Amino acid sequence: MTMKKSTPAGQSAPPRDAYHHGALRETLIDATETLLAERGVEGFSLREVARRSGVSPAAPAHHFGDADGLLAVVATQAFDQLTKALDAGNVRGGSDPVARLREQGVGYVGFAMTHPGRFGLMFRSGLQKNETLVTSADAAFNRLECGVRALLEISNDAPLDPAQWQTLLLIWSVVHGFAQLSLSGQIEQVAASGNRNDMLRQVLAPMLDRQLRGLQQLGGKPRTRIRASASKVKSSRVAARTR
Amino acid sequence: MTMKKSTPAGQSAPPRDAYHHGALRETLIDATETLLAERGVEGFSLREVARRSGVSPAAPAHHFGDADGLLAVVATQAFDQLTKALDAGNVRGGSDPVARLREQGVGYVGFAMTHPGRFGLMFRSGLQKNETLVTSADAAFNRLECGVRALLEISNDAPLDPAQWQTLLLIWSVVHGFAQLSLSGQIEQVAASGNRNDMLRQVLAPMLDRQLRGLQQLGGKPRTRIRASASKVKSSRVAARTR
DNA sequence: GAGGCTATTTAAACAGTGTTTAGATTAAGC
DNA sequence: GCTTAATCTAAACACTGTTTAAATAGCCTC
Repeated sequence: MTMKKSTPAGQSAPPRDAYHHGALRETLIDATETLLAERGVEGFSLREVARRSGVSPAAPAHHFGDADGLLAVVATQAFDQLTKALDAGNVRGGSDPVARLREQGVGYVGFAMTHPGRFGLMFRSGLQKNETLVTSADAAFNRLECGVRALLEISNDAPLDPAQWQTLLLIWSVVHGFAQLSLSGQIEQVAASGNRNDMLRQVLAPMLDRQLRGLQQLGGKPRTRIRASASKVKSSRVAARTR
Repeated sequence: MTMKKSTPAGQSAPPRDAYHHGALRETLIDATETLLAERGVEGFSLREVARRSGVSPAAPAHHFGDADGLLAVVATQAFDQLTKALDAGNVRGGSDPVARLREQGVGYVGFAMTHPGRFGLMFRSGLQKNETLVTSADAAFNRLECGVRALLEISNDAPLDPAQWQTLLLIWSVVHGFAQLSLSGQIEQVAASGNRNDMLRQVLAPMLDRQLRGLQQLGGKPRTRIRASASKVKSSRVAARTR
């Protein structure tokens, strides 16, 4: 029996006859994602993932070294998926920069609500960060930055002054905080709703709209009424180790 | 030897001669808090807590039933401490409502940075919520609501219209998101700083100031330029099951 | 095709975890 | 002083992640 067992790699294929799996790496990743979806971050277990992949508990070690190694890879993919969600929101917004950024925000929170397990993993405190993960994370946040630049009419190569940087940080914090509060069940309206996307639009979208129009009104050009201490903020980048 | 063993209850007292501990409940809670401070949420272990309290692994079960039961109690206390931090910020802000709310925000994020383990526990996804925990959590968020009411000049008994409610939700999301992003190491400036409180003031405070003045300018009275869909939002309360 | 090499995977064991059970010990009530 | 209820221990169970040596399969060279 020397034929290469071409496992469909379709989520689960426990009845395996070949000694070598063939596509174990991808299978383990897929199993991890479904397990995260089913039980959340807390419910993850390396042994359960191995079990579902029809493989011994020690098998993942060879591909990922560690449980943390596997989770890091899954988190990296999750950041890439978040980036896609932000891009989709961006085109959904049409031509108005306010609508584009608003829909990016809806995309951000929508991703968190649709994939709570992945989202919880991405911002887990114990998450092991490596080069590729940081790169993927930066890519996602860069989308928000571009959205803010468009809103404030800042060219893509111009550095952000402190006030503009604060605006970016503010938007990011808002959507992230809203997502987190929704997920932890603090915002009753969102948590108790079965129809999440609609509810999300009714609650989050007007909030962002209101907010973004206000920011746009303030404008991108440095104003004089900013507190003096603001100018002391170093204009370093957001989580930008590699970029 | 029938004298009551008066354990100092000062954090750790492993060499215990009496069969009954006397104040095991409090000792376990204290041990949990120090363990959270040392190793974060992920590093918590019921057995380790029992070990540090000089007691068998099964002892906590009698007082808290469960590991989750113990964590729920600790989380409840943490919410009470957060409330204190918000109150302290409120008085620190002086007479200006903007400064008061800004300092509340600084207090919120400052609490998260000072006690990452507690904060991580409070908003953990797997956290078991009971009546008292929800009450304590509501109390904390109520402080923010009062701050926003003062800023928008809304009396304490008047219900919030959708736009005002959005403002409250926005503030809450901002400070919570900023805290979370800082803790997960996404905001380099804050993460890489040894002197957290100063850095916090340089980054967060101007951001909030700018933001809050803008909101204050928009005012609390319902404006006409709000999108029509906003009026469809039910004016239910924020995480207000009990209140 | 046969042999050797390397990449995978298993089996077994270890240390650690949370929880349950039966029993021992102490404190408190009458 | 005896009974009763509250605490706590000891031991066991079913898990978990990780490490070790060994076994298997695929591949490359001859």
